[in-house]
Amino acid sequence: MEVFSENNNIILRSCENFDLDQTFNCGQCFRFEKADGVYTGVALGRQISLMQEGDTVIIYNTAPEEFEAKWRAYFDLDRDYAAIIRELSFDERIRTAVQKTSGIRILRQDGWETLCAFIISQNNNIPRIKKIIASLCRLLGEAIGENVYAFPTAERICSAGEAGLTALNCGYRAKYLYDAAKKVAQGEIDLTRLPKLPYMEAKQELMKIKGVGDKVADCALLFGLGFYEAFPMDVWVKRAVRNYYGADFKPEYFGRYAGIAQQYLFYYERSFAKKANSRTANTEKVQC
DNA sequence: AGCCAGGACAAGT
DNA sequence: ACTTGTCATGGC
Repeated sequence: MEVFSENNNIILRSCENFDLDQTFNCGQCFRFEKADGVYTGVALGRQISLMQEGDTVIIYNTAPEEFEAKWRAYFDLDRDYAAIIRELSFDERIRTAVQKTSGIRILRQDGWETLCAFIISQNNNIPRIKKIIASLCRLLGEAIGENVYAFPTAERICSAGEAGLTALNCGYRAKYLYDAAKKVAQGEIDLTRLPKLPYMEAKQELMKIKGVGDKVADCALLFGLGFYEAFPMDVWVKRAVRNYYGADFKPEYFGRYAGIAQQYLFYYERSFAKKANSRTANTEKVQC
């Protein structure tokens, strides 16, 4: 990949394993939307727009200093995904999935935002998750532009109180969100310390929060805190690994990048293997 | 109209 | 240690 700066745009040429559609639509983030071929969203306290043509990606209105300070890490651009894919290609199943999903990059999102986003995500659907997060930002986030809001800090959500979150219509998740905000704002949990901990210890820390179980913790660890071995098991991934690898599957099968394998499987299951799966699921139900 | 959604939790075996 | 009902809301 080569990086250029031109008219205050960053231009990334010869990108490998970087596809904006796959990266933004694979279910890891909720604040980017595509319009006229351009993705726009808010991350790391900034609004950015970017588009892709072939293996060229343009990040608009971004100085080289900002690219280096934020977006190089955010888009995980220094990681060799081709090597990771080779390492993960243990079997025909994962190879088939990767054929369709090799453009995914695991975004290094803000840990606090990721934790909240996946607290909201539980037993919920993606369109509504996006709506709730958008209204949370509108309600409590700092205005960083015209009708553009940063993700609110833990302090802001904490001082809003659980009652202050009812406008979100996020149901029983409001008290979970508030508990997370309270524990982080009051320093009971220090998210900045978690990346230095072993995976299981970091996970236990997150699970002290009400409403944070195995899956939500793994999402925060994988998408926001840099733990690539975290393997979120939602209904799709559970079904996939059960069908592909059997009931005794363990994430350790995929090794240190299990989380990335999980994302390939998740996106493949949802986007490409849907019909085949619902057919199997139906016949299984009938037989049972 | 009714099932489902990137689950967690408590209560019951 | 496993299973089951419940939780609040709206997308499709």
